[in-house]
Amino acid sequence: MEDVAERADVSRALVSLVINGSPKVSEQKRRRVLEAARALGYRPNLMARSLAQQRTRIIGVLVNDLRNPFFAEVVEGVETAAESDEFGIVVLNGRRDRVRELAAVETLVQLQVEGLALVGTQLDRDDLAEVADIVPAVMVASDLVGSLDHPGVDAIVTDGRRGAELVVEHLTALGHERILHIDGAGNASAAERRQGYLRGMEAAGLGDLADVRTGGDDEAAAFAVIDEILAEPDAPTAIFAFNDLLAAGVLDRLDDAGVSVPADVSLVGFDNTFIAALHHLALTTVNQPRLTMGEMAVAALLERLNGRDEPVRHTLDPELVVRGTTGPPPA
Amino acid sequence: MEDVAERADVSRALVSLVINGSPKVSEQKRRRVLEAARALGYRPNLMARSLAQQRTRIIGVLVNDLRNPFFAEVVEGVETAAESDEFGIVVLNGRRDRVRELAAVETLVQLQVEGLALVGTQLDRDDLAEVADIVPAVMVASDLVGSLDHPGVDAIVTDGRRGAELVVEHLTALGHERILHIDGAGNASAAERRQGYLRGMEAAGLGDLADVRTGGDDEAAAFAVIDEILAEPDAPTAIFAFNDLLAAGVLDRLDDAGVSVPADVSLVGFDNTFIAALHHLALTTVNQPRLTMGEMAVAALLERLNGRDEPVRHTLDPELVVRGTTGPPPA
DNA sequence: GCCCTTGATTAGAGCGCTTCAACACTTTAT
DNA sequence: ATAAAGTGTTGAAGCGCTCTAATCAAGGGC
Repeated sequence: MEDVAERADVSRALVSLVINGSPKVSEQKRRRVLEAARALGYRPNLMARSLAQQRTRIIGVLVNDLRNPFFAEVVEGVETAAESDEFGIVVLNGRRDRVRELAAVETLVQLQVEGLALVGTQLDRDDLAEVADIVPAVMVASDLVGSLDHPGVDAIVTDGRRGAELVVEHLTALGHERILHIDGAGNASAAERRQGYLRGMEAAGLGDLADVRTGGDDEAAAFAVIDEILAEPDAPTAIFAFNDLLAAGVLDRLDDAGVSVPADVSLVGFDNTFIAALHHLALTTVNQPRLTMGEMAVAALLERLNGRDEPVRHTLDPELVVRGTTGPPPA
Repeated sequence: MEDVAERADVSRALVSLVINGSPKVSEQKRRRVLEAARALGYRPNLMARSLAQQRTRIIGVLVNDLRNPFFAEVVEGVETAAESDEFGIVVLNGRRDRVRELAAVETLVQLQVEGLALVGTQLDRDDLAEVADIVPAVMVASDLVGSLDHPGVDAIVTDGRRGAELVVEHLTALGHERILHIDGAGNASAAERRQGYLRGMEAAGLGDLADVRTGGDDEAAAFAVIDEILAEPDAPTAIFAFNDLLAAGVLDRLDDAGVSVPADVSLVGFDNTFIAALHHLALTTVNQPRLTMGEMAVAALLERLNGRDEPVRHTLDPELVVRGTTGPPPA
């Protein structure tokens, strides 16, 4: 910057003004400065700028698992919104490891991000308590485990309970009774969907047929469970998997076992990722408005930055998407 | 930091030493400082630290498209390697937009990243020329368009030409002759695979049957092309799609049209994403060692940081993965 | 011709940290 | 006892930038 100033024969301060597009610079000097900057290949140092400005205009995004297209799309929503508000984003990947998530949050805070978007993370109230006093945080697509709100944490979620109920309603309407749920194990959204499932079964008068198995949030998690189920008597006529990825694993395994879907057993996922939409899977699933969620997250953060200090919680409506993996139970 | 120093009754400098784990601090003071830091909830400011240290220990990662699981996995490789070398990473998403990519590179440079991993980007030599003088860069899974090496840019690629040849060899061995290629349009790897395809066709003596159509790198890109093809006489008996995502789109569209795979037409993808592995698709494809590629990218950057200054180009071997979408042509 | 305003420019302090050189204080060798 | 060498600690400069307050130049109003 010094060099640019010298070459343009102005002060360092003026260079700063030009770079930041201040209106109170004469056209002549502006030109001179820009010229010099180009000639020298000058690039402002974002770190220095942030230090001096005491703000970074960066939103930190922590994602539970980048491999899951669902999260990737939420991130795109965040990105789009951030971009249009002149914020940058920094994405960190928790890779489904809570410890890594914790470390990532710490990194982001130290990076002085101005807001924290936690996408599908498994962090709980205590993990965030300290952090939320420093920087506004919003949880997206997963809620605070333990669910006692922290006043500094907003949430943008799709109603997983309702989503699960929709699934059960759909299946019972088709005539299913032995509906089994393979849950998301430790995943942050698992509990909610599990509850919705149980409530749905109760509501349908199938409370005593409710059966929840521990699954996970990727394809591999399905294998053991399916093997187990198939070895049992009274196999379910419908399976509601925690998410699309898990459902894809279920489908694979059922396929291996020669069980046909939906003729022998119906299958439902959750998230409505593009995978579910592939015709060869044609997975019945529950849609979450991913992009909107990401955008709302940014909106919530910006509101915080503009002074709001009561927590906000937006619960979006899930939507059942019926495709080809559900049908009436076998006769 | 000032506060911590005061509370521990030491100088600011000593606090810095403790925070950075310097060995030349007495156990007593170290304890005092850590205690004070905890009590005050002190968090070092990474921006300030980087400014002072003149290094960030951050590797910038620019991804062509986070939605493509292939890239997401490469990023995980980068992440893993960076982590074990005590580097942080910052991920930016180009969303298949070259202009956005350009802007992202600029942001990363200004962020003072110590290395640049460009995953599947479409940037060309000129885009990088200036940047590569400032910070070491490595292209992963895509090569410099225009291909004149820049001395500051390394590359970690899978041999797309060879991969495409493998595909053609596989198909011709099955008896196919009218093999059509739907390419990746503007995607950085498109040209290479196209060449491989053409060369493969030549080698098989099918040069005059070679037929390349413009596609893209996601499912949607397939629709128009497939409709077009199906409307023509002499439909191909095999289709080689630019990547798995595109292949998935092809599969969908063929399905819509009642064309069965592989009975009527064989289909091959590229990348071996988890999507290809789903039994219901069982897509024959070409594997690229994603994680390894990511790790090698970091290794290359670190070598640069340790003084290497000749460019390096690692070309990994592709591997044909035969699954269920390829078979002999219809009689 | 003097004072005020307005607009353009700049000096300099400060952002939160690291690090070097200097400084005390011990310890060991002489 | 004294010099030399080592330990631990600190003051202060500096990283690259921003931004406030001060300065300067040029009109305008009287």
